[in-house]
Amino acid sequence: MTGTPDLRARLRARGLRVTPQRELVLSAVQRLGHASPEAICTEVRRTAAGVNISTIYRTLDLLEELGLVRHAHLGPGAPTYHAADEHAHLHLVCHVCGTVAEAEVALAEQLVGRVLAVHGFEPDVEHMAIAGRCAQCRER
Amino acid sequence: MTGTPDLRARLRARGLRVTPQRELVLSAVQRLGHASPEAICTEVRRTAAGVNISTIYRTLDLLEELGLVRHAHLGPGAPTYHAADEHAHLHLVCHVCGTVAEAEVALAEQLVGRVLAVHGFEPDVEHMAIAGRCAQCRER
DNA sequence: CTTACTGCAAATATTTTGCATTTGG
DNA sequence: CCAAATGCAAAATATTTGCAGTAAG
Repeated sequence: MTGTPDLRARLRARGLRVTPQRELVLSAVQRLGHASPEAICTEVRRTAAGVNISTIYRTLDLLEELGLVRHAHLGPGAPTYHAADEHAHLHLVCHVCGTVAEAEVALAEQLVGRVLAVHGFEPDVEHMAIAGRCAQCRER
Repeated sequence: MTGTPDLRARLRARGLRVTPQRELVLSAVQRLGHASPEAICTEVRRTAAGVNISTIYRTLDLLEELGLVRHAHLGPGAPTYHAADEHAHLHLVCHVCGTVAEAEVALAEQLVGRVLAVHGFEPDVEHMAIAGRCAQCRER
């Protein structure tokens, strides 16, 4: 019920340090919603100038290990990071126009159940991007 | 009913040229089943030495445009190419051990229908990789 | 012959790594 | 103080592009 999980607590629980960079990266991810490492870096630098891109990458990995952020692959290249406390959602990526829409995970209910039953494989729906053609691009 | 669609015919229909490289790349993709551009390059070179990696990339793009090959993103980095005439399948990628399994597209039936109904978005199941944990990794 | 295609090398883009310096606790 | 974290620059990876020479039709 605490809304945002506590960065400080999780770091201390592991004997890791609370640094301004870590707080800045987490808050940038929360503010941006969905973003690439590059975009997160730009956002962080609006507040603190010198932060290095390699610190962004290391920090995102760490935050993901701590369960505070998650990433999804929406296509080639740029992974997208978002706060872990956001409600889970599917990503619909149009491979014509490139737009990304979100959809309820409930839509994948049967898929998840069947894949688990048939293959013993437990799908991670939050991480899964679905490619296809969006409504607008289908009309043409 | 022709089994493999005809490369030559499709190239000529567009006024493009039939080159040994194009034939080699297509046959390598058909032989390998699933492969990254790098792996395809290696396979092609077993037959013809000097073929350049940039030709592989250019040729794969072309073959995809012609509808002879398809690619799927199974994770970060390497896209995987396969012949377009193979039967469609889903990819199950374990993000613990990295193994890739195939699953019937029928498992995604409801997902496809619902996403189309609710969002007007037409999922491309062949292109969609599903991340998760495989049976073996779940047991631990 | 004409120009599409290829090989090559260099440019991009993205992420990772080694190491010296800084800094949280 | 001291190990952990950062900044920086270089390396590693993956893909793209410009251009001059080659070859398909």
